[in-house]
Amino acid sequence: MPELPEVEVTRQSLAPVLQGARVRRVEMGKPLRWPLGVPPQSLVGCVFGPLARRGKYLWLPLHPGADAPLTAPEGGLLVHLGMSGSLGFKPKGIAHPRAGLHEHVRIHTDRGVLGLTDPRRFGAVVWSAGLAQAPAAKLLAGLGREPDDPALTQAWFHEQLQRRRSPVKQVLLAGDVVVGAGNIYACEALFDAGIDPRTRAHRLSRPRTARLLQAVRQTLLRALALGGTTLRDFRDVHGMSGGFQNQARVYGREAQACLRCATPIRRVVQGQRSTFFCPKCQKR
DNA sequence: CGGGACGCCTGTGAGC
DNA sequence: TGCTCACAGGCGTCCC
Repeated sequence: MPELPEVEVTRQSLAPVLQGARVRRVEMGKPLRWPLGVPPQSLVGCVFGPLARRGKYLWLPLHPGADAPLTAPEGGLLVHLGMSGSLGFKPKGIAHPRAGLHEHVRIHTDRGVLGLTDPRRFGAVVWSAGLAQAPAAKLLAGLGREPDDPALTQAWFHEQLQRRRSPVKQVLLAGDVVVGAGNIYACEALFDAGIDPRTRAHRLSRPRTARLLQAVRQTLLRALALGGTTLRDFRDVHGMSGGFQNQARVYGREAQACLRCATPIRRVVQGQRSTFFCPKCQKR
């Protein structure tokens, strides 16, 4: 599921209810990708600060509350939703007697319960003393620029693509040039830009890389405005589905007619991931 | 260093 | 109905 728009939808829907909430109890279910890194109960008494996002990672800062013990840590939780994760928040007063199936982290606060549901358990919740400290720093180290980073210029983007011999789709997916586009949005952006996903990145002309950058930004923004994509699992923290899945023009549409030229959409495999594209509208 | 394959897990849908 | 198989939104790690 979660590509950048879904993570940002999660951040935006969670921030108003979580910021200022004080941790009362932490329940851990089955192990996720990595261990939390601190004893869960050591977070009790901490208060959530302003939520941030970097790429597809969420950052939930925690600071010791006014009456917290001297041992209370300063830092936060780095959260990744993996392939199938989503965060939910049940406000105080609503019945929440037991964890749902696949709800592997529950953080009880004075305002309600934050839960991470993740059937495949590729996701993670990791304690870190800060974004610039281990282990967060290491996990974020290789990330590319944010789509809205002013430093992500057409010139810089083109220069980065010039250094890559891989198919452009895989460069987008790798996330070390620009973060945020996963399999769905990479396919959609390449369709919008009229670029064959198999094209080697370094062969793209300057105007075409400019078009691609524009398409990546516009695709991610549009998805965010629609509340993300819900193929199966994804919900915002209040349980609302996204709407972008109805807007996909190539993703998941193998053999169906291209909405622009009616040519059947093709599916190929690149780096063990499905790629969908229109063989007529998208050129090498 | 770039590039590619693997594996982590569970659920679902198609085909037999 | 029940089984097996392919496939699924991500990404760190290991190998060349």
